[in-house]
Amino acid sequence: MNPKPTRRDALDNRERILTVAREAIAASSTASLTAIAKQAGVGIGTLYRHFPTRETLILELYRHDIQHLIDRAPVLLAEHPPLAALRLWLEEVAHYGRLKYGVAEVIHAATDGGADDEYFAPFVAAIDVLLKAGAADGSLKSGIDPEDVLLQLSVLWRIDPARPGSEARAGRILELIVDGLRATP
Amino acid sequence: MNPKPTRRDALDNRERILTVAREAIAASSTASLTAIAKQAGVGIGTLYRHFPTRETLILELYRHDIQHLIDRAPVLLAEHPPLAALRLWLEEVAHYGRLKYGVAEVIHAATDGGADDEYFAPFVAAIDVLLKAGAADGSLKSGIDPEDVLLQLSVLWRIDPARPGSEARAGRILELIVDGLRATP
DNA sequence: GGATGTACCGGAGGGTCCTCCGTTTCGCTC
DNA sequence: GAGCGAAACGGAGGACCCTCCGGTACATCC
Repeated sequence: MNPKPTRRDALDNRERILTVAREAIAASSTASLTAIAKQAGVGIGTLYRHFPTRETLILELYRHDIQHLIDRAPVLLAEHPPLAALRLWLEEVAHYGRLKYGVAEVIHAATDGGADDEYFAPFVAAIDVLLKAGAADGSLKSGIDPEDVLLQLSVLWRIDPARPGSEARAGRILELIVDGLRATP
Repeated sequence: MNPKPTRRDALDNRERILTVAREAIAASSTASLTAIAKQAGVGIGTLYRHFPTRETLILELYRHDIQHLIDRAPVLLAEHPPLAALRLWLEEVAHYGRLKYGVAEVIHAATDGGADDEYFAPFVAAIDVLLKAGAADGSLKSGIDPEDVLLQLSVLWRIDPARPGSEARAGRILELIVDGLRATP
C-alpha cells in the first residue's frame, strides 16, 4: 500500500495530495475525492493508488492527532486511578472525535474493517492498558476485549452534532459505557 | 409521503415495487434501487416518490416483523422480572437484526435521522416500558433515555457477521450494555 | 361521454465512489 | 548517455444515489 513510495514523482504526488486534502477536508469533511485529485493536479487513479480508500487518506491526515490520543493514555494513568483515567481518556477521545470529524470517521472505519492493524492496533493497545490497570486494582471487570470497547465507543460519533442536546447525550452514553465496564461487586 | 395514494395506478405501482423489493432485498441486502425499479417496471422516479429513501422502503418491507418485536416487550415483561425481560428482549432484537439485515439497517437509520417518528416512536416506547419497569423494581437505573439505549444497541449490527466469533462478541457487548443500565447499589 | 386539472409517471442528468488498463516516466545498468 | 523494465500515472467507464421537470393518464364534473 504505502510501504516505500520509492519514486520521486510518486512522493511528490503523495505530498501534494495530502496538502490539498488537509485543506479540503477541513473546509468540508465530505469533500469529494475527485475534487481533491483535480486540485492536487493528479488523476483520480493516482489518488486511489496512494490511498486505496477514503479512510486511508483521512487516517494519514490525522495520524499525528491520533498518536497524541494514544500517548495520553499512559499519562492519564500515571495521574489518576485507573477508572478515572479510563473515563477521562474516553472523554478526550470522544471530544476530539466530535471536533475533528475525521478521527471519528477513521475509528468508525476501523471497527468495520477490523484488520489493517498497522494504524488500528496501537489504539486498541492503549485501551487495553487502561482496562488492564482497572482490572488489576479491581475497579473494572477483567478480561474485557478492548476492541469491544472501541466498538461501543464508536456509537458516540453517530450522534448528530446538529441536534440540540447532542453533547449531553454523548455524556450520558459514555457514562453508561463506563458503568458497563466496572467490576460488579 | 404515503398517506393516501389515491390513484389506482399509484397503488398498483406501490404494491409491485414492494413485491419485487422483498425478493430482491432478501436475495441481496444491497440490491440497487435502480434494479428494483427496473424489475418492477417503473421508473426510478416513481420508486423514489413512493419511498423517498432506501430506509423507507425497507422499513415498509419489515413493518410486520418490527411490530412483532415491539409486541414482544410487554409479553416478556409479564413472564419475567424486568431485568431479565430487558435482556431477553434485547437479545431477540439483536438476533433478529442479524438474521434479517434489513431490520438492523432500519434501526440504524432511525438512530441517525432521529425524527420520522411514525415508525420510530413505538420502538422507543417499547424500550421505555422495559426501562420503566426495571426502574420501578430497582434493578435498573431510573431516568434512562430509551433512545440512548437504542443507539447503544445499534452498535451490534456493526459487527461483521462474517468474521469468526461475531456471535460471541455480540453477546459480550450486549452484556456490557445491560450492565451499564443496571442500578448501581 | 367529453373536457380538464392534478396526481402521478419516467428517465435524463449531475454527483460520487472506485476499478481497470493503456501510456508515460523514472531510476538503474551497462 | 542510451536502453529498458518496472513503477506510477491518468482518465474513461461502470455502478450507484437521488433530483428535477416535461409529459401522461386518471378521476371527476358537467
